[in-house]
Amino acid sequence: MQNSKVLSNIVERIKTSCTVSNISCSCFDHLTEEQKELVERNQVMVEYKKGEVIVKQGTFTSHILYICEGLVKVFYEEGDQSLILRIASPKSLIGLTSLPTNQNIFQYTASAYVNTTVKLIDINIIRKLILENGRFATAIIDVLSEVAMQKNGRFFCLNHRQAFGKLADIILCLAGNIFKTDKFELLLSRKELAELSGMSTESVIRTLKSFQDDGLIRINGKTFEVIDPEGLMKICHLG
Amino acid sequence: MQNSKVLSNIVERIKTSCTVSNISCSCFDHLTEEQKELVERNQVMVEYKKGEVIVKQGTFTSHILYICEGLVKVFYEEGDQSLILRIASPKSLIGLTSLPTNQNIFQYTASAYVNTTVKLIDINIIRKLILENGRFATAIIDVLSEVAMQKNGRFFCLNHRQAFGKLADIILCLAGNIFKTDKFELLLSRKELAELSGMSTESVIRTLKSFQDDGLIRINGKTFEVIDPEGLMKICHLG
DNA sequence: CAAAAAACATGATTTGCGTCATGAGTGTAT
DNA sequence: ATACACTCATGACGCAAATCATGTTTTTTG
Repeated sequence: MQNSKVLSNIVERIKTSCTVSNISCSCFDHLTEEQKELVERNQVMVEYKKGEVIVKQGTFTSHILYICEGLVKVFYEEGDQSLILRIASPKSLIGLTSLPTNQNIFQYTASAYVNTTVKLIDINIIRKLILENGRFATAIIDVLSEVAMQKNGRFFCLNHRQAFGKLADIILCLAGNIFKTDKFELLLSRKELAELSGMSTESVIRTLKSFQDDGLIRINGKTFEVIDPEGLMKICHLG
Repeated sequence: MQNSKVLSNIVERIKTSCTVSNISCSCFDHLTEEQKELVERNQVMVEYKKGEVIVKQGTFTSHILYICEGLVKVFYEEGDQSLILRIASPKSLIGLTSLPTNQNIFQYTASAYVNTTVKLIDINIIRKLILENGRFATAIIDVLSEVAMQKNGRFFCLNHRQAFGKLADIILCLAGNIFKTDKFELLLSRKELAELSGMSTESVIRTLKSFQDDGLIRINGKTFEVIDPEGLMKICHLG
Protein backbone atom coordinates (compact mmCIF):
# COMPACT_ATOMS: atom_id res chain seq x y z
CA MET A 1 0.00 0.00 0.00
CA GLN A 2 2.87 2.30 0.78
CA ASN A 3 4.12 0.95 -2.45
CA SER A 4 1.03 1.58 -4.44
CA LYS A 5 0.64 5.02 -3.01
CA VAL A 6 4.05 5.98 -4.26
CA LEU A 7 3.24 4.42 -7.57
CA SER A 8 0.01 6.27 -7.97
CA ASN A 9 1.87 9.46 -7.31
CA ILE A 10 4.29 8.61 -10.02
CA VAL A 11 1.72 7.63 -12.57
CA GLU A 12 -0.39 10.62 -11.77
CA ARG A 13 2.30 13.19 -12.03
CA ILE A 14 4.31 11.65 -14.76
CA LYS A 15 2.70 13.67 -17.50
CA THR A 16 4.80 16.62 -16.62
CA SER A 17 8.02 14.81 -17.35
CA CYS A 18 8.57 13.23 -20.60
CA THR A 19 11.79 11.62 -21.62
CA VAL A 20 10.50 8.14 -22.10
CA SER A 21 6.94 7.23 -22.78
CA ASN A 22 4.83 4.31 -23.68
CA ILE A 23 2.64 5.00 -26.63
CA SER A 24 0.52 2.02 -27.48
CA CYS A 25 -1.63 1.52 -30.51
CA SER A 26 -5.05 0.02 -30.73
CA CYS A 27 -5.31 0.61 -34.43
CA PHE A 28 -6.06 -3.01 -35.31
CA ASP A 29 -9.24 -2.87 -33.31
CA HIS A 30 -10.74 -0.71 -36.01
CA LEU A 31 -10.32 -3.22 -38.79
CA THR A 32 -13.12 -5.20 -40.34
CA GLU A 33 -13.02 -8.98 -40.06
CA GLU A 34 -11.89 -9.14 -43.63
CA GLN A 35 -9.09 -6.69 -43.05
CA LYS A 36 -8.00 -8.45 -39.90
CA GLU A 37 -7.72 -11.60 -41.90
CA LEU A 38 -5.69 -9.81 -44.53
CA VAL A 39 -3.28 -8.73 -41.84
CA GLU A 40 -3.16 -12.23 -40.43
CA ARG A 41 -2.18 -13.63 -43.78
CA ASN A 42 0.55 -11.10 -44.32
CA GLN A 43 2.25 -11.15 -40.98
CA VAL A 44 4.88 -13.27 -39.37
CA MET A 45 5.46 -13.72 -35.69
CA VAL A 46 9.11 -13.74 -34.71
CA GLU A 47 10.82 -14.19 -31.39
CA TYR A 48 14.01 -12.38 -30.64
CA LYS A 49 16.40 -13.20 -27.88
CA LYS A 50 17.67 -10.57 -25.53
CA GLY A 51 20.17 -8.39 -27.31
CA GLU A 52 19.31 -9.44 -30.83
CA VAL A 53 18.93 -6.85 -33.53
CA ILE A 54 15.41 -6.71 -34.91
CA VAL A 55 15.96 -4.19 -37.63
CA LYS A 56 19.17 -2.52 -38.62
CA GLN A 57 19.50 1.09 -39.58
CA GLY A 58 20.07 1.42 -43.31
CA THR A 59 18.18 -1.69 -44.39
CA PHE A 60 14.98 -1.71 -46.38
CA THR A 61 11.69 -1.30 -44.61
CA SER A 62 9.56 -4.02 -46.00
CA HIS A 63 7.68 -4.49 -42.76
CA ILE A 64 6.22 -2.65 -39.83
CA LEU A 65 6.89 -4.09 -36.39
CA TYR A 66 4.23 -4.59 -33.80
CA ILE A 67 5.56 -5.56 -30.40
CA CYS A 68 3.55 -8.31 -28.76
CA GLU A 69 5.75 -8.92 -25.80
CA GLY A 70 9.03 -7.70 -24.49
CA LEU A 71 10.91 -4.43 -24.65
CA VAL A 72 12.71 -2.90 -27.56
CA LYS A 73 15.35 -0.23 -27.79
CA VAL A 74 15.11 2.01 -30.83
CA PHE A 75 18.22 3.98 -31.47
CA TYR A 76 20.03 6.06 -34.00
CA GLU A 77 23.67 5.34 -34.69
CA GLU A 78 26.33 7.37 -36.37
CA GLY A 79 29.94 6.36 -36.11
CA ASP A 80 30.59 5.22 -32.58
CA GLN A 81 27.97 7.52 -31.13
CA SER A 82 24.41 6.53 -30.63
CA LEU A 83 21.24 8.01 -29.26
CA ILE A 84 18.31 6.04 -27.97
CA LEU A 85 15.19 7.41 -29.64
CA ARG A 86 12.68 5.50 -27.62
CA ILE A 87 12.01 2.43 -25.60
CA ALA A 88 9.13 0.58 -27.11
CA SER A 89 6.96 -1.69 -25.05
CA PRO A 90 4.13 -4.06 -25.99
CA LYS A 91 1.46 -2.70 -28.32
CA SER A 92 3.89 -0.25 -29.83
CA LEU A 93 4.48 0.05 -33.53
CA ILE A 94 7.93 0.53 -34.98
CA GLY A 95 8.61 1.64 -38.50
CA LEU A 96 5.73 4.05 -39.03
CA THR A 97 8.12 6.74 -40.13
CA SER A 98 8.85 4.61 -43.16
CA LEU A 99 5.28 4.73 -44.40
CA PRO A 100 5.95 7.43 -46.98
CA THR A 101 6.68 5.49 -50.13
CA ASN A 102 9.80 7.49 -50.83
CA GLN A 103 11.15 6.51 -47.43
CA ASN A 104 12.09 2.91 -47.82
CA ILE A 105 15.05 2.70 -45.51
CA PHE A 106 15.10 2.33 -41.75
CA GLN A 107 16.53 5.40 -40.12
CA TYR A 108 17.24 3.61 -36.87
CA THR A 109 18.15 0.29 -35.38
CA ALA A 110 15.87 -1.67 -33.09
CA SER A 111 17.13 -4.35 -30.77
CA ALA A 112 15.53 -6.48 -28.09
CA TYR A 113 16.21 -5.69 -24.46
CA VAL A 114 14.62 -8.85 -23.24
CA ASN A 115 13.22 -11.80 -25.09
CA THR A 116 10.72 -10.18 -27.37
CA THR A 117 7.95 -11.31 -29.64
CA VAL A 118 7.27 -9.17 -32.66
CA LYS A 119 4.74 -9.27 -35.43
CA LEU A 120 6.18 -8.33 -38.78
CA ILE A 121 3.47 -6.89 -40.98
CA ASP A 122 3.99 -6.16 -44.64
CA ILE A 123 4.25 -2.39 -44.93
CA ASN A 124 2.21 -2.36 -48.12
CA ILE A 125 -0.66 -3.93 -46.27
CA ILE A 126 -0.52 -1.13 -43.74
CA ARG A 127 -0.48 1.40 -46.53
CA LYS A 128 -3.45 -0.29 -48.10
CA LEU A 129 -5.37 -0.28 -44.83
CA ILE A 130 -4.70 3.40 -44.34
CA LEU A 131 -6.17 4.07 -47.77
CA GLU A 132 -9.19 1.91 -47.13
CA ASN A 133 -10.02 2.38 -43.51
CA GLY A 134 -10.33 5.88 -42.16
CA ARG A 135 -10.50 4.84 -38.56
CA PHE A 136 -7.34 2.84 -38.94
CA ALA A 137 -5.66 5.83 -40.55
CA THR A 138 -6.85 8.01 -37.70
CA ALA A 139 -5.37 5.62 -35.17
CA ILE A 140 -2.03 5.68 -36.97
CA ILE A 141 -2.10 9.45 -37.07
CA ASP A 142 -2.84 9.51 -33.37
CA VAL A 143 0.25 7.44 -32.67
CA LEU A 144 2.46 9.57 -34.87
CA SER A 145 1.13 12.72 -33.24
CA GLU A 146 1.72 11.47 -29.76
CA VAL A 147 5.21 10.35 -30.62
CA ALA A 148 5.90 13.75 -32.10
CA MET A 149 4.68 15.56 -29.04
CA GLN A 150 6.53 13.35 -26.69
CA LYS A 151 9.65 13.97 -28.71
CA ASN A 152 9.24 17.71 -28.38
CA GLY A 153 9.12 17.44 -24.63
CA ARG A 154 12.12 15.18 -24.47
CA PHE A 155 13.95 17.46 -26.82
CA PHE A 156 13.39 20.41 -24.59
CA CYS A 157 14.30 18.45 -21.52
CA LEU A 158 17.58 17.20 -22.89
CA ASN A 159 18.53 20.61 -24.12
CA HIS A 160 17.65 22.77 -21.20
CA ARG A 161 18.08 20.62 -18.15
CA GLN A 162 21.35 19.51 -16.79
CA ALA A 163 22.54 16.10 -15.68
CA PHE A 164 20.46 15.93 -12.51
CA GLY A 165 17.29 16.99 -14.20
CA LYS A 166 17.71 14.69 -17.15
CA LEU A 167 18.36 11.61 -15.10
CA ALA A 168 15.63 12.38 -12.62
CA ASP A 169 13.23 12.65 -15.52
CA ILE A 170 14.37 9.39 -17.02
CA ILE A 171 14.05 7.50 -13.77
CA LEU A 172 10.55 8.82 -13.22
CA CYS A 173 9.56 7.92 -16.74
CA LEU A 174 10.95 4.43 -16.51
CA ALA A 175 9.11 3.87 -13.27
CA GLY A 176 5.88 5.48 -14.38
CA ASN A 177 5.64 4.74 -18.08
CA ILE A 178 7.62 1.64 -18.80
CA PHE A 179 7.69 -0.52 -15.71
CA LYS A 180 4.70 1.03 -14.00
CA THR A 181 6.01 0.37 -10.54
CA ASP A 182 8.38 2.17 -8.24
CA LYS A 183 10.65 -0.82 -7.84
CA PHE A 184 11.88 -2.45 -10.99
CA GLU A 185 14.75 -4.31 -12.46
CA LEU A 186 16.48 -2.01 -14.86
CA LEU A 187 17.47 -3.75 -18.03
CA LEU A 188 19.51 -0.84 -19.24
CA SER A 189 23.18 -0.57 -18.50
CA ARG A 190 24.63 2.71 -17.31
CA LYS A 191 25.99 3.13 -20.78
CA GLU A 192 22.52 2.84 -22.20
CA LEU A 193 21.18 5.31 -19.70
CA ALA A 194 23.88 7.57 -21.00
CA GLU A 195 22.74 7.07 -24.58
CA LEU A 196 19.22 7.79 -23.47
CA SER A 197 20.08 10.97 -21.68
CA GLY A 198 22.79 12.22 -23.97
CA MET A 199 25.40 12.29 -21.26
CA SER A 200 28.56 10.31 -20.56
CA THR A 201 28.51 6.97 -18.80
CA GLU A 202 30.61 8.29 -15.94
CA SER A 203 28.30 11.19 -15.37
CA VAL A 204 25.35 8.85 -15.23
CA ILE A 205 27.08 6.74 -12.59
CA ARG A 206 28.04 9.74 -10.52
CA THR A 207 24.60 11.28 -10.73
CA LEU A 208 22.90 8.02 -9.77
CA LYS A 209 25.27 7.76 -6.86
CA SER A 210 24.38 11.19 -5.64
CA PHE A 211 20.67 10.47 -5.96
CA GLN A 212 21.26 7.44 -3.82
CA ASP A 213 23.23 9.40 -1.26
CA ASP A 214 20.41 11.90 -1.08
CA GLY A 215 17.94 9.14 -0.41
CA LEU A 216 15.96 9.69 -3.58
CA ILE A 217 16.46 6.24 -4.98
CA ARG A 218 17.90 2.91 -3.89
CA ILE A 219 20.00 0.84 -6.22
CA ASN A 220 20.94 -2.73 -5.69
CA GLY A 221 22.67 -4.20 -8.66
CA LYS A 222 20.11 -3.94 -11.42
CA THR A 223 17.23 -3.26 -9.09
CA PHE A 224 16.10 0.32 -8.90
CA GLU A 225 13.70 1.66 -6.36
CA VAL A 226 12.21 5.10 -6.36
CA ILE A 227 11.96 6.26 -2.77
CA ASP A 228 11.21 9.92 -3.10
CA PRO A 229 9.36 10.63 -6.34
CA GLU A 230 8.44 14.11 -5.15
CA GLY A 231 12.07 14.90 -4.68
CA LEU A 232 12.95 13.61 -8.12
CA MET A 233 10.09 15.62 -9.53
CA LYS A 234 11.45 18.74 -7.96
CA ILE A 235 14.92 18.13 -9.31
CA CYS A 236 13.47 17.43 -12.69
CA HIS A 237 11.71 20.77 -12.84
CA LEU A 238 14.34 22.93 -11.27
CA GLY A 239 17.49 21.21 -12.47
CA MET B 1 26.66 30.54 -62.02
CA GLN B 2 29.30 30.45 -59.32
CA ASN B 3 26.33 31.12 -57.18
CA SER B 4 24.16 28.38 -58.52
CA LYS B 5 26.99 25.88 -58.39
CA VAL B 6 27.44 26.51 -54.69
CA LEU B 7 23.71 26.31 -54.25
CA SER B 8 23.41 23.01 -56.03
CA ASN B 9 26.10 21.66 -53.77
CA ILE B 10 24.14 22.77 -50.77
CA VAL B 11 20.83 21.42 -51.94
CA GLU B 12 22.38 18.18 -53.01
CA ARG B 13 24.26 17.46 -49.86
CA ILE B 14 21.82 18.87 -47.43
CA LYS B 15 20.15 15.60 -46.72
CA THR B 16 23.01 14.62 -44.50
CA SER B 17 22.44 17.51 -42.17
CA CYS B 18 19.15 18.04 -40.63
CA THR B 19 18.45 20.69 -38.09
CA VAL B 20 15.93 22.66 -40.01
CA SER B 21 13.89 21.36 -42.86
CA ASN B 22 11.08 22.37 -45.07
CA ILE B 23 8.37 19.76 -45.15
CA SER B 24 5.56 20.80 -47.42
CA CYS B 25 2.22 19.15 -47.81
CA SER B 26 0.29 18.53 -50.95
CA CYS B 27 -2.51 16.75 -49.15
CA PHE B 28 -5.27 19.01 -50.47
CA ASP B 29 -4.50 17.92 -54.00
CA HIS B 30 -6.03 14.57 -53.18
CA LEU B 31 -9.43 15.90 -52.27
CA THR B 32 -12.51 15.58 -54.41
CA GLU B 33 -14.17 18.74 -55.67
CA GLU B 34 -16.81 18.30 -53.04
CA GLN B 35 -14.26 17.96 -50.29
CA LYS B 36 -12.30 20.91 -51.53
CA GLU B 37 -15.44 22.94 -51.31
CA LEU B 38 -16.06 21.73 -47.80
CA VAL B 39 -12.62 22.93 -46.83
CA GLU B 40 -13.22 26.25 -48.56
CA ARG B 41 -16.36 26.80 -46.59
CA ASN B 42 -14.69 26.01 -43.28
CA GLN B 43 -11.53 27.95 -43.57
CA VAL B 44 -10.52 31.51 -42.92
CA MET B 45 -7.60 33.33 -44.41
CA VAL B 46 -5.75 35.51 -41.95
CA GLU B 47 -2.79 37.79 -42.34
CA TYR B 48 -0.33 38.20 -39.52
CA LYS B 49 2.17 40.97 -39.23
CA LYS B 50 5.80 40.27 -38.52
CA GLY B 51 6.19 39.22 -34.92
CA GLU B 52 2.55 38.51 -34.21
CA VAL B 53 1.56 35.38 -32.37
CA ILE B 54 -0.52 33.04 -34.50
CA VAL B 55 -1.29 30.43 -31.90
CA LYS B 56 -0.30 30.42 -28.27
CA GLN B 57 0.85 27.39 -26.36
CA GLY B 58 -1.83 26.25 -23.96
CA THR B 59 -4.83 27.44 -25.96
CA PHE B 60 -7.39 25.18 -27.58
CA THR B 61 -6.70 23.75 -30.99
CA SER B 62 -9.85 24.38 -32.89
CA HIS B 63 -8.02 24.84 -36.16
CA ILE B 64 -5.14 23.54 -38.21
CA LEU B 65 -2.90 26.12 -39.81
CA TYR B 66 -1.81 26.00 -43.40
CA ILE B 67 0.85 28.50 -44.30
CA CYS B 68 0.19 30.20 -47.62
CA GLU B 69 2.92 32.75 -47.51
CA GLY B 70 5.57 33.85 -45.10
CA LEU B 71 7.65 32.16 -42.46
CA VAL B 72 6.59 30.94 -39.06
CA LYS B 73 8.53 30.06 -35.96
CA VAL B 74 7.13 27.19 -33.94
CA PHE B 75 8.51 26.99 -30.46
CA TYR B 76 8.05 25.47 -27.08
CA GLU B 77 8.18 27.66 -24.02
CA GLU B 78 8.61 26.86 -20.39
CA GLY B 79 9.35 29.60 -17.92
CA ASP B 80 11.84 31.94 -19.50
CA GLN B 81 13.41 29.22 -21.57
CA SER B 82 12.30 28.37 -25.05
CA LEU B 83 13.25 26.02 -27.81
CA ILE B 84 12.41 26.50 -31.46
CA LEU B 85 10.85 23.31 -32.72
CA ARG B 86 10.79 24.18 -36.35
CA ILE B 87 10.66 26.93 -38.88
CA ALA B 88 7.65 26.45 -41.06
CA SER B 89 7.54 27.81 -44.57
CA PRO B 90 4.75 27.98 -47.15
CA LYS B 91 2.78 24.78 -47.74
CA SER B 92 3.50 23.59 -44.23
CA LEU B 93 0.82 22.50 -41.83
CA ILE B 94 0.91 23.41 -38.18
CA GLY B 95 -1.17 21.74 -35.52
CA LEU B 96 -1.23 18.18 -36.84
CA THR B 97 -0.04 16.90 -33.49
CA SER B 98 -3.37 18.01 -32.09
CA LEU B 99 -5.35 15.71 -34.33
CA PRO B 100 -5.86 13.08 -31.63
CA THR B 101 -9.18 14.01 -30.12
CA ASN B 102 -7.82 13.77 -26.61
CA GLN B 103 -5.18 16.33 -27.51
CA ASN B 104 -7.07 19.56 -27.74
CA ILE B 105 -4.43 21.97 -26.55
CA PHE B 106 -1.56 23.49 -28.47
CA GLN B 107 1.75 22.28 -27.13
CA TYR B 108 3.66 25.09 -28.74
CA THR B 109 3.47 28.67 -29.80
CA ALA B 110 3.66 29.80 -33.39
CA SER B 111 4.55 33.33 -34.39
CA ALA B 112 5.17 35.06 -37.68
CA TYR B 113 8.72 35.93 -38.66
CA VAL B 114 7.63 38.03 -41.56
CA ASN B 115 4.22 39.09 -42.73
CA THR B 116 2.47 35.80 -43.11
CA THR B 117 -0.76 34.56 -44.60
CA VAL B 118 -2.32 31.56 -42.97
CA LYS B 119 -5.36 29.46 -43.70
CA LEU B 120 -7.17 28.39 -40.57
CA ILE B 121 -9.03 25.17 -41.21
CA ASP B 122 -11.46 23.68 -38.75
CA ILE B 123 -9.71 20.72 -37.18
CA ASN B 124 -12.87 18.64 -37.26
CA ILE B 125 -13.02 19.01 -41.00
CA ILE B 126 -9.50 17.66 -41.25
CA ARG B 127 -10.47 14.76 -39.01
CA LYS B 128 -13.47 14.10 -41.19
CA LEU B 129 -11.39 14.16 -44.34
CA ILE B 130 -8.91 11.72 -42.87
CA LEU B 131 -11.76 9.35 -42.16
CA GLU B 132 -13.24 9.74 -45.60
CA ASN B 133 -10.32 10.09 -47.91
CA GLY B 134 -7.52 7.56 -47.72
CA ARG B 135 -5.19 9.45 -49.97
CA PHE B 136 -5.61 12.54 -47.86
CA ALA B 137 -4.89 10.49 -44.75
CA THR B 138 -1.82 9.05 -46.40
CA ALA B 139 -0.56 12.52 -47.22
CA ILE B 140 -1.02 13.60 -43.62
CA ILE B 141 0.80 10.52 -42.40
CA ASP B 142 3.61 11.26 -44.80
CA VAL B 143 4.03 14.71 -43.33
CA LEU B 144 3.98 13.44 -39.76
CA SER B 145 6.51 10.76 -40.63
CA GLU B 146 8.86 13.16 -42.27
CA VAL B 147 8.61 15.55 -39.37
CA ALA B 148 9.36 12.71 -36.99
CA MET B 149 12.40 11.61 -38.90
CA GLN B 150 13.71 15.06 -39.27
CA LYS B 151 13.30 15.53 -35.56
CA ASN B 152 15.35 12.43 -34.84
CA GLY B 153 18.20 13.77 -36.89
CA ARG B 154 18.05 17.13 -35.25
CA PHE B 155 17.86 15.52 -31.88
CA PHE B 156 21.00 13.58 -32.48
CA CYS B 157 22.75 16.58 -33.87
CA LEU B 158 21.94 18.81 -30.96
CA ASN B 159 22.97 16.20 -28.46
CA HIS B 160 26.17 14.91 -29.92
CA ARG B 161 27.67 17.79 -31.77
CA GLN B 162 29.13 20.79 -30.14
CA ALA B 163 28.68 24.45 -30.85
CA PHE B 164 30.58 24.49 -34.14
CA GLY B 165 28.81 21.48 -35.52
CA LYS B 166 25.36 22.63 -34.48
CA LEU B 167 25.67 26.07 -35.99
CA ALA B 168 27.29 24.80 -39.16
CA ASP B 169 24.36 22.47 -39.57
CA ILE B 170 21.84 25.20 -38.99
CA ILE B 171 23.45 27.54 -41.47
CA LEU B 172 23.53 24.86 -44.13
CA CYS B 173 19.91 24.00 -43.47
CA LEU B 174 18.76 27.59 -43.62
CA ALA B 175 20.58 28.08 -46.89
CA GLY B 176 19.53 24.78 -48.43
CA ASN B 177 16.09 24.12 -47.04
CA ILE B 178 14.52 27.40 -46.10
CA PHE B 179 15.96 30.13 -48.27
CA LYS B 180 17.29 27.87 -51.02
CA THR B 181 20.15 30.13 -51.87
CA ASP B 182 23.62 30.62 -50.52
CA LYS B 183 23.08 34.31 -49.87
CA PHE B 184 20.07 35.28 -47.85
CA GLU B 185 18.76 37.79 -45.43
CA LEU B 186 18.46 36.10 -42.09
CA LEU B 187 15.31 37.04 -40.28
CA LEU B 188 16.38 35.38 -37.08
CA SER B 189 18.21 37.26 -34.39
CA ARG B 190 21.24 35.72 -32.75
CA LYS B 191 19.04 35.01 -29.80
CA GLU B 192 16.70 33.02 -32.01
CA LEU B 193 19.59 31.14 -33.53
CA ALA B 194 20.47 30.30 -29.97
CA GLU B 195 16.99 29.01 -29.28
CA LEU B 196 17.19 26.99 -32.45
CA SER B 197 20.50 25.44 -31.60
CA GLY B 198 20.04 25.10 -27.89
CA MET B 199 23.04 27.24 -27.06
CA SER B 200 23.54 30.65 -25.51
CA THR B 201 23.29 33.83 -27.51
CA GLU B 202 26.89 34.72 -26.76
CA SER B 203 28.14 31.39 -28.00
CA VAL B 204 26.23 31.81 -31.21
CA ILE B 205 27.83 35.18 -31.77
CA ARG B 206 31.29 33.89 -31.03
CA THR B 207 30.90 30.86 -33.23
CA LEU B 208 29.55 32.89 -36.13
CA LYS B 209 32.49 35.22 -35.72
CA SER B 210 34.94 32.37 -35.93
CA PHE B 211 33.22 30.97 -39.01
CA GLN B 212 33.63 34.34 -40.57
CA ASP B 213 37.26 34.58 -39.59
CA ASP B 214 37.85 31.19 -41.16
CA GLY B 215 36.29 32.33 -44.39
CA LEU B 216 33.39 29.91 -44.23
CA ILE B 217 30.67 32.50 -44.28
CA ARG B 218 30.32 36.22 -44.75
CA ILE B 219 28.00 38.25 -42.61
CA ASN B 220 26.92 41.77 -43.24
CA GLY B 221 24.28 42.91 -40.85
CA LYS B 222 21.39 40.55 -41.50
CA THR B 223 22.79 39.24 -44.75
CA PHE B 224 24.40 35.84 -44.58
CA GLU B 225 26.43 34.32 -47.34
CA VAL B 226 27.73 30.79 -47.39
CA ILE B 227 31.16 30.83 -48.97
CA ASP B 228 32.51 27.40 -48.21
CA PRO B 229 29.67 24.88 -47.88
CA GLU B 230 32.11 21.98 -48.07
CA GLY B 231 33.97 23.38 -45.10
CA LEU B 232 30.77 23.81 -43.11
CA MET B 233 29.80 20.29 -44.08
CA LYS B 234 33.04 18.98 -42.72
CA ILE B 235 32.66 20.86 -39.45
CA CYS B 236 29.13 19.64 -39.18
CA HIS B 237 30.16 16.02 -39.41
CA LEU B 238 33.31 16.13 -37.34
CA GLY B 239 32.37 18.82 -34.83
C1' DC C 1 36.51 -23.05 -14.82
C1' DA C 2 39.76 -19.87 -16.44
C1' DA C 3 40.29 -16.10 -19.50
C1' DA C 4 38.48 -12.30 -21.74
C1' DA C 5 35.32 -8.80 -22.09
C1' DA C 6 31.95 -5.83 -20.50
C1' DA C 7 29.98 -3.17 -16.92
C1' DC C 8 30.56 -0.50 -12.80
C1' DA C 9 33.01 2.71 -10.13
C1' DT C 10 36.04 6.64 -8.62
C1' DG C 11 39.53 10.14 -8.86
C1' DA C 12 42.22 13.63 -11.46
C1' DT C 13 42.36 16.72 -15.25
C1' DT C 14 40.74 19.44 -18.94
C1' DT C 15 37.62 22.17 -21.48
C1' DG C 16 33.59 23.79 -23.74
C1' DC C 17 30.38 26.80 -22.99
C1' DG C 18 27.21 29.22 -20.10
C1' DT C 19 26.99 33.19 -17.10
C1' DC C 20 28.14 37.76 -15.85
C1' DA C 21 29.60 42.38 -16.83
C1' DT C 22 30.05 45.99 -19.87
C1' DG C 23 29.63 48.75 -23.95
C1' DA C 24 28.47 50.14 -28.80
C1' DG C 25 25.06 50.34 -32.26
C1' DT C 26 20.18 50.41 -33.78
C1' DG C 27 15.36 50.93 -33.49
C1' DT C 28 11.23 52.87 -31.30
C1' DA C 29 8.28 55.18 -28.30
C1' DT C 30 7.34 59.55 -25.83
C1' DA D 1 15.61 64.98 -29.51
C1' DT D 2 15.93 62.18 -25.53
C1' DA D 3 15.23 58.03 -23.20
C1' DC D 4 14.43 53.35 -23.14
C1' DA D 5 14.79 48.87 -24.95
C1' DC D 6 16.71 45.48 -27.68
C1' DT D 7 20.32 43.43 -30.53
C1' DC D 8 25.09 42.71 -31.38
C1' DA D 9 29.58 42.22 -29.59
C1' DT D 10 33.71 41.12 -26.56
C1' DG D 11 36.30 39.88 -22.50
C1' DA D 12 36.77 37.58 -17.96
C1' DC D 13 35.41 33.93 -15.02
C1' DG D 14 33.60 29.70 -13.24
C1' DC D 15 31.58 25.45 -13.44
C1' DA D 16 29.38 21.35 -15.15
C1' DA D 17 30.42 17.62 -17.40
C1' DA D 18 33.36 15.24 -20.76
C1' DT D 19 37.65 12.91 -21.02
C1' DC D 20 41.39 10.29 -19.31
C1' DA D 21 43.34 6.95 -16.28
C1' DT D 22 42.98 3.13 -13.39
C1' DG D 23 40.91 -0.40 -10.65
C1' DT D 24 37.11 -3.58 -9.22
C1' DT D 25 33.27 -6.38 -10.13
C1' DT D 26 30.26 -8.89 -12.99
C1' DT D 27 29.14 -11.31 -17.12
C1' DT D 28 30.26 -13.72 -21.20
C1' DT D 29 32.54 -17.18 -23.71
C1' DG D 30 35.64 -20.58 -25.30
